[in-house]
Amino acid sequence: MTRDSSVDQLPTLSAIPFGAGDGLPVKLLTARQRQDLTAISTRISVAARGIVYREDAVSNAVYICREGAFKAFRELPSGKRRVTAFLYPDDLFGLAQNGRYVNTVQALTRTVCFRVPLEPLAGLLRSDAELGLQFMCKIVHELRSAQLRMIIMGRRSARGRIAMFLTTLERQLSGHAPRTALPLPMSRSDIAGYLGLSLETVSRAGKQLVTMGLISFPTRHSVLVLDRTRLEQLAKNV
Amino acid sequence: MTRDSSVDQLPTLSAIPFGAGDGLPVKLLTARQRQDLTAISTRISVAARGIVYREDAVSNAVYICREGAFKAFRELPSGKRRVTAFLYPDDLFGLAQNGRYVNTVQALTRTVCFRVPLEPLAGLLRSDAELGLQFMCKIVHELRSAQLRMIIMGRRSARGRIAMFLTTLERQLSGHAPRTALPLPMSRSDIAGYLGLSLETVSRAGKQLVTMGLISFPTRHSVLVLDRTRLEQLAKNV
DNA sequence: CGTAGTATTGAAACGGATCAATATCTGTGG
DNA sequence: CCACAGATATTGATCCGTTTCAATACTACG
Repeated sequence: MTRDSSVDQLPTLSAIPFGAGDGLPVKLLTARQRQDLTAISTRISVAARGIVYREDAVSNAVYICREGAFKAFRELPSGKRRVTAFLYPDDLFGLAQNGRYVNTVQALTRTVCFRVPLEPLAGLLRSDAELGLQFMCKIVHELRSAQLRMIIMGRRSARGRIAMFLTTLERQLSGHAPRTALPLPMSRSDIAGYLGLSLETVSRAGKQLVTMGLISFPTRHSVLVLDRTRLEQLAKNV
Repeated sequence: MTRDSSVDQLPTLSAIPFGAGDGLPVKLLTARQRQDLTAISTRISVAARGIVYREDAVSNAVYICREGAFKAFRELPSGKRRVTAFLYPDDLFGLAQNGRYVNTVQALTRTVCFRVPLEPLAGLLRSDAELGLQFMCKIVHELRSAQLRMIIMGRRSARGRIAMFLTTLERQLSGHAPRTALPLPMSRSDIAGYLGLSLETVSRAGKQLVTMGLISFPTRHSVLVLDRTRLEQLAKNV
């Protein structure tokens, strides 16, 4: 993990529909707010498999993903790993509980993120209520993702869970070209941990979707959606 | 659902460890803030089974639970109901997406809650950044609950899920006397919807815990924890 | 006191977990 | 650029627990 001294890139917390229509009428980040955020943050590059922070470590900062993808996971007493979230550009992570991080965050690819120390952030949020609303909307967004996850994990069939996972993924990677393969930076094992399935079941269910002609795996780390209609039908059919 | 004109009770958003140690150093609500909140909110009484708002309805306000318990649920295409959350005093609910509520909230008992209209709330949050931080911490708290839920639902065994549900419940009802029965205002079916199990499995797993001597059901709507140690052991053993 | 919703109990079958063996990929160094 | 080693993924067979369908018991409310 290396810290770039050149803070040439501004956080783009606003790229996602940030507060747009969540009830509270909030606008996007202003140039001034981005500048303020930048002033207190550090740009960090992380190599693939690099750890950003570990579970239970004392929390000093929150992070905003800029490039690449991360996974957030928790180690369970049984030794199993439950993947809490996959993090993509513009995602906020590192919200702590009782001053400590609740999960470990690891880079899946070469990544870039912004590190925003808590002390100055709190000051900034206190002086700029509008920015506070922005953050709040972002966190509400996180909350939505978590609730969607619960719906996914409540499903019986592995096929259905994978279908939901893929459609969700497609929506999250808003910047990808249509009819091209989606990057799948995580391992099958990570997907299993995310969906609450065993690795073998993920593999089998994936193959089923391929056999059904809904998707294909150009490589193990990319998916191509062949029949979006039927895939979404399968996903919605909870 | 009736609106009381007498606004004699103040919202106690702060009763829960609100912002205490979440990294950002935030204090409890001041008298002034509670007063401001009260000024814009309405106290509402809801009879058991009364609906506070429905899924997809246009959102005008957020709510703070004061007395009693609610369930929040979503109707799935298959007709099944997934229970998103059980809401207890001091819980915040009604956060919308794209200006509409994402689930239906129904009272499980006779309840009292505060209705906080969005427009004035946004104004208040804009003028009082500190209050904004309070809300933010509250929402982060919600996020934690959602993440715990995901852990619960990831478990294989029904017994384990029920054990976690009960221990969580006990923690949420911070005001209950020890060694007394916990109120269980929701139906077995609601619990099933919450845990992603079938109603029958909830019933069977409950009976197993009774047979094991960990709990007992004085009535169908209350639980008594007999062996907290073993119950928590079962709960933690993920 | 009856009735409708709610809960329990039983029997059978489906689906995913697990254990185990093999195949494929990835990245490293020659 | 290729070969090799370790990690990752696929595939197969069996087991176990939950779901489902079905029948009965309970309880709360009018």
